Amino acid sequence: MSMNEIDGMTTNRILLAALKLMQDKSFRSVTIRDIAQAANVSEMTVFRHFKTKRGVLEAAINKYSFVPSFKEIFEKQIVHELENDLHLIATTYLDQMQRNMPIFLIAIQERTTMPELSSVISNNTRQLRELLADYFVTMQNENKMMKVDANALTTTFMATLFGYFSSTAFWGELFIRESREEFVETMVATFCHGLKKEAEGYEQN
Amino acid sequence: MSMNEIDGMTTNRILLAALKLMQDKSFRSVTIRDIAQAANVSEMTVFRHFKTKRGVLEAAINKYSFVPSFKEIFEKQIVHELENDLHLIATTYLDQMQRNMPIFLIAIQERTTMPELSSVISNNTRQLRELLADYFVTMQNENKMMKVDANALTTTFMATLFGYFSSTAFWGELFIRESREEFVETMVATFCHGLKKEAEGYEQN
DNA sequence: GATGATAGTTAGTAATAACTAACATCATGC
DNA sequence: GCATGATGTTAGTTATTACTAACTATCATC
Repeated sequence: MSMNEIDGMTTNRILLAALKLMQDKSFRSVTIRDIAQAANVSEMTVFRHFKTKRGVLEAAINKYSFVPSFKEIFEKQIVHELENDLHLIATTYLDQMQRNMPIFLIAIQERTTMPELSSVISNNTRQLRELLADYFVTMQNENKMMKVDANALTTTFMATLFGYFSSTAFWGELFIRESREEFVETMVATFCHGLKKEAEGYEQN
Repeated sequence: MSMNEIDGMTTNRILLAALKLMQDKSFRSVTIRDIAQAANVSEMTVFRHFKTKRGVLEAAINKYSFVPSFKEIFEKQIVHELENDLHLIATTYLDQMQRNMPIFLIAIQERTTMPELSSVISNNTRQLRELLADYFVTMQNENKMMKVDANALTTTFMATLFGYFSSTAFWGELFIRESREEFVETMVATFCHGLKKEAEGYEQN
């Protein structure tokens, strides 16, 4: 049993350094030298651990990508009250994407050279998409929301979340200054109540 | 007056080839050889026209980026009817981004190495943002929509548009299959009318 | 048919970067 | 104290690629 490399500490430093560098520059632009310096090891150590540069990325993806089961998360917490539920769904999705942010950014940059990488995002998104569409249908059947095309609506809702996430992932607060909580609050309110003053609508605030 | 290189045809083929290649791979990964082959000229021709690889990109950005005046476009067409106007605004924004799509994709990939590139997107977005916020305030004053925080609302609206655009720019129809027209239709309807069945709401469709 | 502008060809330079090999160091546990 | 395993160091190989230089070929215009 080796006392060196306890818990793969070195391995881990390398992977984290690689992720951090590759989310900003492209895979191609990040050199082993960069990674080694950032992880405070020698280049040889990187090669010894991962054989190739590509191997570093693959190991990092495997270790640091998360595809949770939205189903399980929601099953217990959905209360069939529109605002409550949408708030939960939005927050959970953004949480999830935040955790996968490095992989997301790399996947975008390498989307033509390593299309497999998109599968993490793809799986998360598709999973939530289906759940959300089902949820809307259920709510419509329970007569708790308007009967509009559930699929189209799901797309709009997801697009809004994706827009917020990706804008902040790319540019921080350059375009969107609202915090995640503020944003979710506003978007859920908007989706639920709409903007138009109908014949005799109620007034918010 | 030379009859060769009429209208900068060669120059143009090179620029278009460069844009096309660089939206998929990173600036770093695209070689002059790639560009020359794609443009069907020799490498030397590329260097003669643009001196450096970076020069190619800069020329391409200058020639193929558009920052229109949303103000002018809207001044004539806004009719102060919520659904109509939002439809126009959404369509115009998506149009604009579509025209700038190559620059958008490159700007994202090079956002840390050439942050200036983001200014095209930045200018377009900021411009529309302000206009939209003003528009909401006006509509609220005219009592034609609910009195919610105009800025927060603007963020949500822009996020939705940005989400649709970027998802399709990155992955085509992988996540969003709806056409631009279908999407705008749904999102405007959602924003205007909301989803919840209020005490005695009306029914859509 | 000479001129000048544009493009192609070929050869070369210099820098970068992935990856290999061989040897040195150093701490841990026995 | 010695074996072991992880890491560092140094030197080198090979491929790629931006960019230069010098020469050639083509072709429209005069």
